[in-house]
Amino acid sequence: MATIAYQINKEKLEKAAFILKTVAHPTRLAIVDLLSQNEKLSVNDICEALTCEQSLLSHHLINMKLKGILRSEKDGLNVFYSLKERDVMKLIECIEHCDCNY
Amino acid sequence: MATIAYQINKEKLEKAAFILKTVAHPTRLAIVDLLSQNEKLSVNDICEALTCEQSLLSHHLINMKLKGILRSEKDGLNVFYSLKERDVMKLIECIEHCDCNY
DNA sequence: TTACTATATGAAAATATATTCATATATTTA
DNA sequence: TAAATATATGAATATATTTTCATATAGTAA
Repeated sequence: MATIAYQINKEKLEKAAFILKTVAHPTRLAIVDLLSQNEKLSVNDICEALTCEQSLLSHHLINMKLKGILRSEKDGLNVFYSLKERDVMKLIECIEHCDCNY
Repeated sequence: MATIAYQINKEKLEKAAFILKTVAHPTRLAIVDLLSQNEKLSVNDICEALTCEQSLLSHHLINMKLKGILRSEKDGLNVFYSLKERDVMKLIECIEHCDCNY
C-alpha cells in the first residue's frame, strides 16, 4: 500500500484547530453571532443578551481577544467588544449548511 | 440601554459548537484533510500518514464517526473511513483565509 | 488450529478547559 | 472623598478531553 502523502502543513493545522477551539463553545459562538449583528457591544450588553454571569463572560471575552477574534475599546465605564476577525462568522454559516447527525 | 435581541437559536448554536469541537483538534483536522483528498482510507493508511498511535487514532475515528463526520466500511481485516460530511472541509478553507493572530 | 494482522475497547492517568467566587481596579457621579 | 457601576483578575474547583496501555475481537493465512 502506497504511503499517503500528507500535504497540509502541521503549523497551519494547529493554527486552524486553535481558532476552531476558541469558537467551539456555545457561549463563545453566541458572542460571535451577536457581534456579527451588532457592530460593537459592551460587556454588559452581551451579559444581558446571553444571560451569562459577568465574570465568566469576561473570561470568555478576554480569551477571544487574546486569540485575535475580538478587539475591545474602552469608553468610560464600559468596554466595547467587536469582531476583529469577521471571517469567523463564515464558520457559523458553514456549520449551518452542514447536515451532520447533530 | 436597549436589550439586544438574541436571534440565532440555542439549539443551532449548540449543534454548531458540537461539530466545531469535534474538528477542533490537529489530528482530527488532519484526518478530515486527508480524507478530503482521498475517497477512503484504512485506519492503517491514516495511522502511517499522520504518525499517530493506532489506538489513539481509533478513538478519534470512532468519535468522528459517532458525531456524523465520518463513515466507515469494513473490508476484510481493514476498516475504511471516508468523509460523510464533506461540508466540513469548508471549515478548513474558512480558517485558511482567516487572518487571526495565530 | 495456530499464528498473524488490523482494528476496537475500556479503564486509568494526564492534561486542558470551564466555572465559580471573592475581590481588585478604574471610572463616574453625588 | 464616598458610593456606585462596569469590568477584570486570580485562584480554587469542577468538568471534559486526550492520551496511554493492556487487552479483546475478528478476519486471514499458514
